[in-house]
Amino acid sequence: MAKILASKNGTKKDAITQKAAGLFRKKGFASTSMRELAESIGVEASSLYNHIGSKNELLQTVCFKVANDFTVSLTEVEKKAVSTVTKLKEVIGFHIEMMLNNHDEVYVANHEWKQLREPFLSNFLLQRNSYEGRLVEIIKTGIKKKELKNIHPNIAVLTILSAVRSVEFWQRKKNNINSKELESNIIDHLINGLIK
Amino acid sequence: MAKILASKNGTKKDAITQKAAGLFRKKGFASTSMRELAESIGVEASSLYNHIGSKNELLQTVCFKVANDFTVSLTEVEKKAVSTVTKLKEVIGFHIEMMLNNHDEVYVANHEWKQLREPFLSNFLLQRNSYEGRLVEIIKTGIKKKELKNIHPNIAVLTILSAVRSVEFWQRKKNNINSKELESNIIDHLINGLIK
DNA sequence: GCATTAAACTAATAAGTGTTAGTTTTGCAA
DNA sequence: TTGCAAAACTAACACTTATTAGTTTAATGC
Repeated sequence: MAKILASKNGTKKDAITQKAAGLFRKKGFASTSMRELAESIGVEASSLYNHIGSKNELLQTVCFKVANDFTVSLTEVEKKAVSTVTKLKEVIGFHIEMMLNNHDEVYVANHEWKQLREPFLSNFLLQRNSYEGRLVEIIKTGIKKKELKNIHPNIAVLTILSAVRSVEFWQRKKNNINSKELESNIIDHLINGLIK
Repeated sequence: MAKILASKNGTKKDAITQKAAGLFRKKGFASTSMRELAESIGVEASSLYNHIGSKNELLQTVCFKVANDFTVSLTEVEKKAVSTVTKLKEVIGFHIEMMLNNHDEVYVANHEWKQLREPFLSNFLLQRNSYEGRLVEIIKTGIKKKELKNIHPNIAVLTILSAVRSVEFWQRKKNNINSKELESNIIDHLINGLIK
């Protein structure tokens, strides 16, 4: 009869969601059972339902929290009066730091969104398409301003968004590598491939 | 009582494996049931077991086929008497073409390997670590020969291996984009970020 | 036509799934 | 100390899971 201890400054629901994100990342959403999740907390499976609505709701919470964080950050960057290159650097930097600081959640949003149910699935994809579209616009502006080479903007965006996921692998290797070094290497690699 | 039609130049097991790869990609390994797989073929689930050993064996077949293809290709590239840059371009090109021509299989190997059971899981990771290590060596050579900037080789390798996965997204968008254009854009982006 | 074999079928098993109902315990406020 | 609500518990439901056993059908070689 252990109690679910609420994480600092968070509800018990938050504590469950956090544990769930960890398990979903390690084992995958479908391969994680509510009994496993409950056990990792030290409670019976049915007790979880005093705090959450359903297993799928946990996934929704994780995915949309992440999606929202990225959207908000991008909006901030768009507002700034800086060069395209600076904007891109900030976006890439934010992705890398999100993956370093919210590893489980970002990983789950990246890998398990397929398991979302409608209408959440469509909603999630819509939000991501919008995000990508706004990045494409930034790059188009950069080309127009001759800051960037005349590359295909859509390809560049997807290349960048894929490349930043390399941080996932560094987590896997329990890297003792310096975070800042990691970040600056990736940014340089991706930006130097774009600028004139 | 429909029969499993063997795909051209392949056994019935191959036909099942191919269908399985498609479903595993679309829905994930754990979320795909043998009944679904059977139905997609037009047969009862138990009938599959006349041809295959287990559900997990299907995943093993897919993952190790892909891993082997990459290993063989890399060995070929290593043998060639060409510059580091050319070698890297060929490796990147091979990744992109594999994803275009064997979309389901490569996707499954990239996303569902976690569901492999021991000892296959360890084996798979070993093979991938070895692959990454050999790419690191190529880059180290390129730095020594002053073909490449003095970047961190491990970071560069993971950035490249992540970036090539952007091809996944193009499949998702049923792109009408030219394959060659896609390939050359990605190669340029990644290589230009590395060379002096 | 007959024997053999490949490969389908039906039926069942044992385990695991998310989730609900109903009950008991716990901790706090009055 | 009592009353109440939060949150734990046990037990069960209704399915679904991969897989096996045993049987029947279809195709092949002689």
